[in-house]
Amino acid sequence: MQMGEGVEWGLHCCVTLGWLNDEAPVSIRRLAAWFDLPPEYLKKRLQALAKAGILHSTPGARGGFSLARPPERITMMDVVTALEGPAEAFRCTEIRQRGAGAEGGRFGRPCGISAAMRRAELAWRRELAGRTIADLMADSAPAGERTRRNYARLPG
Amino acid sequence: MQMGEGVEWGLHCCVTLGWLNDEAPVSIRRLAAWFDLPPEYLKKRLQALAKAGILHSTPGARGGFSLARPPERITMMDVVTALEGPAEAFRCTEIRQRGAGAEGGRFGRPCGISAAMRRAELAWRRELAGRTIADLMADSAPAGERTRRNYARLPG
DNA sequence: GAAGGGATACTCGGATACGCTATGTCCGAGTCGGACAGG
DNA sequence: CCTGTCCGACTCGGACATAGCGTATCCGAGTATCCCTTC
Repeated sequence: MQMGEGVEWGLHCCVTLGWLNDEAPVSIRRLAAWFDLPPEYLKKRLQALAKAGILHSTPGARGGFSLARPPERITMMDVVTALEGPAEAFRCTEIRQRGAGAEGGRFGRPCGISAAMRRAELAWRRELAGRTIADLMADSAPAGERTRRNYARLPG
Repeated sequence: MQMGEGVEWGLHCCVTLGWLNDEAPVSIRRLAAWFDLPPEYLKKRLQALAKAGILHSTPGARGGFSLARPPERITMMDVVTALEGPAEAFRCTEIRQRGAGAEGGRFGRPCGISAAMRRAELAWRRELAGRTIADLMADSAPAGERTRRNYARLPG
C-alpha cells in the first residue's frame, strides 16, 4: 500500500508556493528545477491540484501556478485527496455474501471489518485535515527565508 | 492509494478460523469455496500470514490452516502488516535536498511534511492495533453461529 | 509616440509508452493420515 | 494383532503469466506577455 510520489511533490510545492507568494505565479520549469523533478509529470500533478481548486494556474507568458487560497485554508488532507483520489484505501467487496458461507444468511448490518477499517482511516484523515500548509510553512521558517533569497537569483 | 484485496480476505479468513476453531485445521479448498475466492492465490496470502506467525499451517492429509494464537492476541494491525508489508504508505524521498532549492541549506532536522504524515499513519495504526480478531468475532456473533452450523454440512 | 502584428513563453488536455506491483496460475517437493498387505 | 509399505490429500516454495496503475514523455491548441514594425 504505497502512496504516489506526487503527494510528496504536491505538498512541497504548495509550501514553496506559499513562501513565494510575492513572486507568484511560479512556472513549472522553475518548480521542477527547484526540486530536480521531471517537469512534464510534475505539471500533470499540479494540474490535478488546480482542478481541485487548490492551485490557481495563469496561462501565457510569465504564467505559472500559485496558491488559490491562503495557506491557512489548505489542509494536507485536501492535497492528498486531490492527488490520490477520494476513494478509501480499504475497499470492502462483501466477500461474506459470496460462496458457500453466504447461504441462509441475512446481512442487514454493515460488515464489521469494513467498519473497523473505516474508523482507522477516519483517524488518519482527521490528523491530515488538522494540519495546513501554513503550519508546514511555520515549521520550517528558516527554509522559507532561504527559499525566498535563493529564488530571487535563480536563472530562467 | 489502494490496499490489496488480500487484506479483506485475510481478515475474513482469520475471523472464520476463529469461529471454526473446533474443526481446525481448515483446508484452502474449503476456505476458498466458503468465500468464492481463487484457491491458489488465497493460499499464497494465507502462507504470508503463516510466515508472520499469525496462522499455523499443518501439512499432510486433513491439513490446512488454523490460528496460531488465541484471537484476542491477533490485532488487525498484525494482519495488515503481514499482508501489506511493514513499509509506511508515505515515503519521504527528501526532494527538498535536491535541485536548486537545496543550495546553501543545512537540513539537520527531519522534514516537517514527513513528520506530519508519520503522525497521521501512527493514528491509523493505533486504531488498527486496538482492535483484535476476537472483537470482530464478537461483533457478528450470529454470523459465527451460522458459520459453524453451515460448515458442518459442507461437502468436501 | 501609439497601434498593430508576430514571436515567445507558458498552461491545458489528450494520447502514448514504459515499468512495477498486485493478481492469478502452475508445478515439483515435502509431509501427514489412512488403507492395505504381510508376518 | 502388529508392523511395514504404498497411496492420496494437502501444504510449501518457487517460477511464471497477466492486468492494472503509477510514472514519464510528447504533441497540438489556447492564451498572455513582450518586442518589433509601421504609421
